[in-house]
Amino acid sequence: MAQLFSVQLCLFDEATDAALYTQSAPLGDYQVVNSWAKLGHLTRQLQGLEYLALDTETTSTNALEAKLVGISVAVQPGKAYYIPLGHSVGQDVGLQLPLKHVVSVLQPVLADKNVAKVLHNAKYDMMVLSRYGLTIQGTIYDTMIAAWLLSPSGRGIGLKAQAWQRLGVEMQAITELIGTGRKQTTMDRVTITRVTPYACADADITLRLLPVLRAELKLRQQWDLFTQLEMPFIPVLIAMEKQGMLIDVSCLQTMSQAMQYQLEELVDQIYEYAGHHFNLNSTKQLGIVLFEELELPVIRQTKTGWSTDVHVLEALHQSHPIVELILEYRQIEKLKGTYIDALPTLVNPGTGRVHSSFHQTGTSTGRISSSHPNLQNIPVRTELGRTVRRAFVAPEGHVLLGCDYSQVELRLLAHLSGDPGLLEAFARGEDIHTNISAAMHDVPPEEVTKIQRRQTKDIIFGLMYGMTSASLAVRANLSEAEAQQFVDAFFQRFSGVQQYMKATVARAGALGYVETLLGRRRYFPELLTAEATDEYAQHAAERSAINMPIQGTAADIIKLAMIKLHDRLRTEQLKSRLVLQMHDELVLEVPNEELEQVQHLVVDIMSNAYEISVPLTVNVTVGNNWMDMK
DNA sequence: GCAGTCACG
DNA sequence: ACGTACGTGACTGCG
Repeated sequence: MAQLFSVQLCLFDEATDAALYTQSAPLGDYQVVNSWAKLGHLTRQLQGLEYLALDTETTSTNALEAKLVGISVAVQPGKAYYIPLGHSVGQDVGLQLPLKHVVSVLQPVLADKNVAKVLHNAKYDMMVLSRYGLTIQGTIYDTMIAAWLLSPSGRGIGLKAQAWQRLGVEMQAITELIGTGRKQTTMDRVTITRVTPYACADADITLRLLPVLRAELKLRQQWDLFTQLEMPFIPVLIAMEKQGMLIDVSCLQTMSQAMQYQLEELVDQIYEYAGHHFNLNSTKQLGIVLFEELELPVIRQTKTGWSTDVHVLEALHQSHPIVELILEYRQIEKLKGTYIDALPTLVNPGTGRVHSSFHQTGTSTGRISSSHPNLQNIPVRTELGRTVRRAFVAPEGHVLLGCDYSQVELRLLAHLSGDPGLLEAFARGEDIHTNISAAMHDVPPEEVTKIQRRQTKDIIFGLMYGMTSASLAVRANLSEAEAQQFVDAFFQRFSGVQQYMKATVARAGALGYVETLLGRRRYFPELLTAEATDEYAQHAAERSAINMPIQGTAADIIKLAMIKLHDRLRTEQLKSRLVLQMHDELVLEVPNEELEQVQHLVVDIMSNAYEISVPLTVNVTVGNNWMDMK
């Protein structure tokens, strides 16, 4: 067996080698630009173009660190050029033109507003190019975002997948050039000869994809969403990523030390109760300690064993003193591992800031996501967790300004459903949950009890997620009958909401998709009445379909607000900068002297970003760090 | 690479 | 036969 395996490995290696060095037929007329004469030729090709496609080859997927290795430009379908700039291996590295000269030739074209630029993942290339003195102006068409709008699950929106799916073209994988795993190298260590056809194909295919994607977007009436919302949003995200957030690293180091000490204390006590050492981070080992050795009652099973999550542990709270210690250990371990110790490693030494990536194609609903670090899930709900936010600070002479939409999703439910009771509850002003509860129980708002308000809040929360009464019962700690009664009472009073939800599911079943106010779509092939799927998946999809128009419209609206705000900050030459978006909230870094003006500007823009049938109200907080915002 | 857990809106 | 509220990303253990 071992011998057979090694033989196969050997064959595999040979095959890989062959693939590596066999040049597949180029997809077009692709040329390297490695002489002054060829640069002159390219310059003439660029005159009077309506569109060009661009792509960069670099050494990293991190746009703030990547070194530029080369630029490819497609001038018409099937015709592209590769300008090598930073290759370090091969006989012809000496022929690479000086960056300065290439910049001076390309910059006028890139800045020409009469020439549209087509890129696949424009944010990345634009951020890299700008670090090398190349700034792009004029219309941008991002084919990756176009592909995502057409298929927001995000699967297969990469250039190679799109080429195959929409053009029937099979492209070379990047791993054929740089390898994989431990043996992976960087693009600057691949010869110009091998990179030229690869890089030219990237630009060429990007250019060729645009008309196909455009036709499809126009067919679905999403061209305006693409050009008027998603494309202008790109520069907003670029500015946010470049700005970053200032971090007080010493504050985190102090917290880390204190937590380390607390963790050691907790671990000692936990081992003592258990009677032996074990790996506390292993749910498997923890399960054995809790449910076999200490014989605590099993609350819930997972696919692979006993559940030990926070709900289970809270249910076991009274059963054994070890449980509380484990809960405390978990909380501190999470905070320390995910935030306190991780953040300093992500601080850019040049800026002292963390420059999170914001992903425009990160979700199926139209929201953005954030990573490295994810700034959209910094703790806030617990006292201890909130202290992490103390490390996010405003620089000297500045403050952080937080502006959040109040109940934006519930307001959208009122607008989308048109339910008169819900609309009226918002028109009354004051506390919305109290108003809704009052209407449900047919009493004046001042007679609503705390418990009634709490229960109403639970229902409303679940409602927007397409809850069932069974799940409400678990969450709100009610019997199933009580929960059912509550849901019935709600839908009786707000029947427009129930109608809207039924209509949404019916639409999804008939059309195979649901959409937001601005026409963003999410597809549910499993809900098409022709498709037969299992009941569980069907219901899960129905819940997602109910939620998407609400969550997605909220995303549309805050994107609109951000585009307008970014514009105004520039035209009014203000120094305030957006640093963060957290779905219904914006955070800005604001010079003290601009606070008054910018606060009013942001509230005005957010409140009026898009008109719906209830007011969009905005709450404001200000502080020197992200924890002390008032 | 998946599962479990947990941080956010 | 079982199971649930929607959408994310990060960390750890384990195969």
